[in-house]
Amino acid sequence: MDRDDELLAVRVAELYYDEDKTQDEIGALLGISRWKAGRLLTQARDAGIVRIEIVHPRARRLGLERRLSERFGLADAVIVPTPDVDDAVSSRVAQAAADYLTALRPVPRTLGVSWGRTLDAVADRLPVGWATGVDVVQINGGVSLNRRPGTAATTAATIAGRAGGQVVLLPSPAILERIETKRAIEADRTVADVLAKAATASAYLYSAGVADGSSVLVDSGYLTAEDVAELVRKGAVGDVLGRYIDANGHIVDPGLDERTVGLGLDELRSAAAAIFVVAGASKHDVARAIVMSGLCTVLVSDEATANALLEDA
Amino acid sequence: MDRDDELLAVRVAELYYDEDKTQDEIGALLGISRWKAGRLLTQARDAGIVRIEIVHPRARRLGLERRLSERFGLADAVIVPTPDVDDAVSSRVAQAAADYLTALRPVPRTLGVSWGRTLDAVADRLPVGWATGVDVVQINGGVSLNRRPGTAATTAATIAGRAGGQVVLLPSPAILERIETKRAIEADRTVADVLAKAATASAYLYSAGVADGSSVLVDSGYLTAEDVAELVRKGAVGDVLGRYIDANGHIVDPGLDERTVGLGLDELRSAAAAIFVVAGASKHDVARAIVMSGLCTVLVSDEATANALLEDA
DNA sequence: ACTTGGGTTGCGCATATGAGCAAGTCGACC
DNA sequence: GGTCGACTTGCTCATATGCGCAACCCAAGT
Repeated sequence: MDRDDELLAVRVAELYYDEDKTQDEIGALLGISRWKAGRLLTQARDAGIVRIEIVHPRARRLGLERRLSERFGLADAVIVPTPDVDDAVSSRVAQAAADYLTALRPVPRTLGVSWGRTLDAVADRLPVGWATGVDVVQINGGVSLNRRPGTAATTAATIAGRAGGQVVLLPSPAILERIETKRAIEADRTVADVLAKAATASAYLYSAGVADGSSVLVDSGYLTAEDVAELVRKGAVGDVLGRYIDANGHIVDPGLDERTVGLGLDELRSAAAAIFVVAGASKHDVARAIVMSGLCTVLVSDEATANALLEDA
Repeated sequence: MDRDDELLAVRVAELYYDEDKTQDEIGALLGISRWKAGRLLTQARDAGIVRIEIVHPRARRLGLERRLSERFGLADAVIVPTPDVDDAVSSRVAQAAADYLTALRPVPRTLGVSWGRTLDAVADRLPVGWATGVDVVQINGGVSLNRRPGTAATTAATIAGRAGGQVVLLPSPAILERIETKRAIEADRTVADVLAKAATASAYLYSAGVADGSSVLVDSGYLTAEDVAELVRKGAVGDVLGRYIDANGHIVDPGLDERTVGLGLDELRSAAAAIFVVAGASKHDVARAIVMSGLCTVLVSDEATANALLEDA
């Protein structure tokens, strides 16, 4: 498009979008044919002179979603635009996850959930009656030692409660110190039953943690900052259901993993529906590991994360 | 529009504008009728969920232009959006003025121009051959005492030169100390001829100054800062062709005005085409005085100025 | 001068869209 | 329970728009 046409395209765009003229009228007004007006309009859009933006807290980025789904073979992706105010990202992503769950068909019979700040936010945004008769089962341990005890339980209970379903909690620490203790607790009926139910859930909903000192697993005393530093040295980028993975999605420390209670990563990987919710720049690395290694079938995240995922060849 | 419809409207807008689906397809996709999709789209636009913006240095605000024309009975108005980077305003307005001049029909036989930074910028942006055979005549004095002598002359010469026309300069100070001197110089053939030609110009192009110490008239030594302060005390908001006016567009100091060489305000007011170019917040007051008192038939300015003009009832 | 070929222009035609209307829905009030 | 009225819905029909094609323009090469 040469300079004259560009200017003309601007005029056409103004008349069309700001003044609601028809292309016919514009043609008459600018002394060009109706078809030329139409063509200039297309050029204006293509050249980015006309910028159309959807401004809404629940807006999504369907283009990114499609590219992510294709690239990583996801069943679905939900990407929300990163808002101007930085701290609104996680709340928007949580809202999107809640919306996604609500619209999820078929409605899961049993939903397996993890816990954490992200999941909390999602639970909080689920409307009462978001579904009917969905049972919720925790898929990883950590109830008791959690800093605000009961939060993990509340998350699961809220999700179940608002869908009028039962909640099944996993009464176990996230990580045990000795492998024998872990085997013992897994063998206990109250735990074994929950794990069995978790394994048969029709869908999973979980988030992930970053591998650094600020991890909730450190906070809760399951690991020391030193432990995490060591894991990072071995390549850990973050944890999924308490299990630390490297950039390829592999378990970093099999010994540690053996002492972690809850659904295994292989079970997650073979699930029909695993909804992974993640927000924020700090989690880009874990997110990449999870998405690339097929740990989820559905990704719910923000635009910046999506772009980060798509950037690597 | 209730909450559900709003969300739906967002989805429709995304599919329509981001994904280029037809309303038919969207209806099928979202399980609503094609008409509902169309209606939601209209609602989304009305509610401001869809924001359409024309991003271009030469973009204009036709809505504002129309309102200004109506409100102040202008023959024309050209308003450019205020860009993000603050210092680009004057350059955009100057560009718009140049564009306007270029497109002006009928092409003026003779164009009367003032001088100053704004006019300079306009002249600079006129393309070579912007018109053919347009003579340019200066309509107010001030050539000699100007700080960069010759700038005023250059402005006029550039405008004429690029249109392949003659330039006629006004060889006189802007303001004289004694009324007798002013009468004498006006009587001089070289000046009288120019003033006569100025009075018969088919169009005028001018800007305005702010009434404060930074005025170019102070800079050039025609007035002292003290003089201007006194004028402000009497109600002056700025100057047009070196003549200070108050908020109503009336001459503030008739004695001073008598000593000012150039086209009179009444002549300007009765002109068929008086194009007033003004940019920046500092000039809102003068701009208001000029536009409201009918000193111009065409206004070329920025969005912020336009809004300031329209704000007062 | 003639040809060739890329790019532009105007147009016919199928499709997409918006306005206006009649029928249907639902809640409020009698 | 019945009736009214505001609001929504699906529709018809006129209009606006985009696609593909043929004619055309013009510049570069033969």
